[in-house]
Amino acid sequence: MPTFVEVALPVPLRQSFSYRLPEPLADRALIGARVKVPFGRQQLIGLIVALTDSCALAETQIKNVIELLDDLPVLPDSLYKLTLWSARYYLCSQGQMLTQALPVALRKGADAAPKSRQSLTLSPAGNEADAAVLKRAPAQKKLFERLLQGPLSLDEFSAMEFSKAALKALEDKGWIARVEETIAPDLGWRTELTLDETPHRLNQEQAVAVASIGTREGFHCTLLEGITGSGKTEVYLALLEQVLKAGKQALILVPEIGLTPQTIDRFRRRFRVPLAVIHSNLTDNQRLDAWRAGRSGEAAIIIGTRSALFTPMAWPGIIILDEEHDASFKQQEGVGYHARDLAVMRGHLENIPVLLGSATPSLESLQNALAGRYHHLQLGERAGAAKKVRQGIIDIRHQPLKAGMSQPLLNEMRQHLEAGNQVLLFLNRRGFAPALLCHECGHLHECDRCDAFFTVHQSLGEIRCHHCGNQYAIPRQCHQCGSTMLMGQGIGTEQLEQALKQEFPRFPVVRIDRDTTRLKGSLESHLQAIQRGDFKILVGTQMLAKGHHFPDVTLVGLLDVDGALFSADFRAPERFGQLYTQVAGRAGRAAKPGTVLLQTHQSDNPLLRDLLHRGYGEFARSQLAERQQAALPPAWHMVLFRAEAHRAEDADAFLAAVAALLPNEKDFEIIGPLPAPMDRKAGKHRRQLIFQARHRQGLQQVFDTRLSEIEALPEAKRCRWTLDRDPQDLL
DNA sequence: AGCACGCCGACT
DNA sequence: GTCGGCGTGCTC
Repeated sequence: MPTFVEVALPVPLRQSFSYRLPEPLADRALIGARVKVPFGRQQLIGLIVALTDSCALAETQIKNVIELLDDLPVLPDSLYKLTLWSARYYLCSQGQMLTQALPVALRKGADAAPKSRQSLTLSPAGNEADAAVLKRAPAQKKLFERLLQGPLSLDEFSAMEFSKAALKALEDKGWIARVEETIAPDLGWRTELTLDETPHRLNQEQAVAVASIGTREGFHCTLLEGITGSGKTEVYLALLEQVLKAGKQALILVPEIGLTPQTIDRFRRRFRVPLAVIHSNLTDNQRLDAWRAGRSGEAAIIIGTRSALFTPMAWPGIIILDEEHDASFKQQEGVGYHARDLAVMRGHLENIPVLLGSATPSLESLQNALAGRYHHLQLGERAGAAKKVRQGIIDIRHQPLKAGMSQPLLNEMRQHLEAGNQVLLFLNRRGFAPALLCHECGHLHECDRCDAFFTVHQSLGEIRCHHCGNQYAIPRQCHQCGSTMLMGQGIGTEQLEQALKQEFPRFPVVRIDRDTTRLKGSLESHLQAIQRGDFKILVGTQMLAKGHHFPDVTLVGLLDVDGALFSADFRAPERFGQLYTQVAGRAGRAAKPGTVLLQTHQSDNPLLRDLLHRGYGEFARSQLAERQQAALPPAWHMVLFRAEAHRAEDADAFLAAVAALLPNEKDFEIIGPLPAPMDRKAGKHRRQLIFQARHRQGLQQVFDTRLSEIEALPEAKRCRWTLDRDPQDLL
């Protein structure tokens, strides 16, 4: 019988902790069960990861397990394995990954078992009791007589008019027994599937897609590349039908802003099955209910954002990730896991198909598809009557600008507004890695040692190359034409809003960004006001690009294309391509034809030409080739170290010590330590170090052996540091 | 990550 | 004289 357990705890320490098992718990303990243990001066809930009968630690150092919370593992084997794998991959502690995978209520110690119901029955004594005794107590008599007919659930008890006092009186007499019964999940959908609407007829391409995914057993991953309006959702629905008919569950992951009532309705309208929706406004208990519904098999469809990935399924059937390129699938705080990558791993472990869908696939998925690791399906036909948009580039070199807007753009806006339509203006808020650009000639200042753009550090008065660390004072004149009109900082949404109000006093302006939508529900009310036509000019950031339909918008203007496209962040062009494609799909979706205008200093830049003339697909493929050439992800594999300290030297010293521990030969590359693009935040200095490897295996091996040495570095104590594998943002 | 201990500035 | 700021160190 085991006497010790190894426990993974929700702390950022990459190790497990040993505890002694008190005698009565020894035969009940098992791997994957939760335990409550003393930890320092607090009590924590962790997961048993091993059972042992010896322990290397001294007797006095080991504490006892306080409580065993489960008699069965909380996670199915596949998810347990997934968290093990991810902890290793994302270089975090197993405890952190495990707790990441559990709903908050379970982390706090709630019961994982299916919901149970308490019922009241008559005790043996109650059965033999004589009701006549109660003739002067009508309330007790009424309850007693009801119980003679059989058990009464507590819900029914409160719903019907029984008296609580009477219940207490009967319990005091010892006539009543309370029984706990687990509510058997209703699995009716597994045997009898009803469709609530007739499926749409699939076109040729859709039918091919459904057939090729649906007929294959076991794990395989498919990238479904389908332009806006090509009917990806119809493919999802047709696949769901097959999966549900086979009595299996589906997990659908959508981006944060994608989980709208309309999306959910789409699934609800088609199938009359229980649906578990996991969104950010749920309480801890509602999340737990959804989790249980998945685990018991009661929920046929589970739909949610990033964290829903960890919802267990009793009969896993398929995982679908919509808008797979969306950045919200990557967790930014704490353990930076990527739900897309973990979804593929989960599919592998559960031996079920995974489907990644997007109009603008990430380069990661595209690479996997082109390399044959994923199946690659394309939907090209535009369903319905959506018209092609008119695209235009406005060259703003030398042009006078009003809050970033050129005269040609203002003229075009006026036309659309006078015609009674709405105008949408996009501004990129990735403000803090601005390139140095000449307004006169459009020259972009590039590092003389690398291919990368300089990043302007206004606060330091410097330009820096984030590839090699090369730095200069911010030049006063353009290196190409000598002009002094150098631009380093974009304009803000507020400034733009003010200028628009002056320029178009008759047309109400609304601004949609982080600041104006911070309040809960304010985004929705703004969007409704836009739909009603209360506003004619819409100013916004990325938020406006996704998922919302504005049938009266006929002109979309992108003001700061250069800032979006030419940034030190290597993903900037990819993101811009995705944003642009989405925006172009936004303009004139209804009967009205749409126009998209781009303002740029780089009107003949090949990237831009590629995107506009050949579309995202070709653009993405040439981007991928460039990443390969430049040895950047997804061709190479990247880990980002971030360190912050009061004194910049402390952060630099740590990163330098890390760099000294890492290999720097042919298949590896170290960049840094460098100041982070937002180099000072809250008085702390932030530094970063990038480590890259040609092979994923090689990178993993380095960390398997070196991570403990890195943690033990004396310099590590002098700063706060974190690790980000496959970083999305180098900022 | 918490949580406590510990040593320096503006308050009753 | 203290209350409290957060730097540092530890957690089986």
